[in-house]
Amino acid sequence: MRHFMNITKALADENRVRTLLALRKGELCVCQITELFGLAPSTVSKHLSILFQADLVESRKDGRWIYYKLPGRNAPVVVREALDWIGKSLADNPHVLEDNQQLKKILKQDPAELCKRQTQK
Amino acid sequence: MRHFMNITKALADENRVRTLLALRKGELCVCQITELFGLAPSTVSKHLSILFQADLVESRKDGRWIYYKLPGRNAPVVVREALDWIGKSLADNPHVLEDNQQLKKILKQDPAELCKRQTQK
DNA sequence: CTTTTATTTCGTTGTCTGGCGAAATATAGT
DNA sequence: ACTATATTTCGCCAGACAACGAAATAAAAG
Repeated sequence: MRHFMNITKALADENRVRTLLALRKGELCVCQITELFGLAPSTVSKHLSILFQADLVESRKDGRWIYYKLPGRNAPVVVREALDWIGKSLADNPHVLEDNQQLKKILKQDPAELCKRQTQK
Repeated sequence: MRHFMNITKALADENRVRTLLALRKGELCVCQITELFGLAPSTVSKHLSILFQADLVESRKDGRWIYYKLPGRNAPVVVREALDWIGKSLADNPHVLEDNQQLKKILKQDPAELCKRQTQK
């Protein structure tokens, strides 16, 4: 029950749901998600930690960068079904399609420059 | 997106999730749910209105009583999948089984007496 | 028509949560 | 070692939310 409620609480924020949908396109580092939403890096980091504690994302460290991605086959059934539900319900949502477009542009840029610009703000 | 977030926010409270699981056993009036959780009637009413606005429950008026139940075949896919997800994930959860036991006892009692006792508190 | 009663609405209170910026942490580059 | 930088942690604030009791609403019973 605890785990289930961690999941539902994690899904009760629009930015976190959008994050999960963005991750369907592949793993992303914090600064890329930060760029996508226009939030402060610390805010995005908090969101990701909430998703992580609910087992909705996995993370991988590569030097200074930390990449987040959707969990693989080893994920609990309850998590996979939640992600399927989100995907089926919102994959063709206008908001989400717009995020995907924006994400394409972000992926074309050098992550290092993205990050630098964000810390300068 | 709005509707989807209404659903996830509605599911982000344990009492509301327990309510949905209890309704799998059949329709219930407000005072029966109130008895099950030991909350104030006004609190339960608020929870039900949140579930209702997310299309997660339907209601039926019968005299002074208002019965709530899970939506039927006509419910949106996103709602049915949410309810399936909850059911599959928690149907055999100890907490939920305990609720079911308690619910059996409540259903044996006369609803009118339940309500009377609650307003006297 | 008055009373009773099942439910909802309203107003209040304490707690939780999302947002930010600043400071801390950790790693790469020089 | 020192600097630069990607991310996290911390402290704070404004808004959201769950809980209650009291008042309002609506329908049966007297």
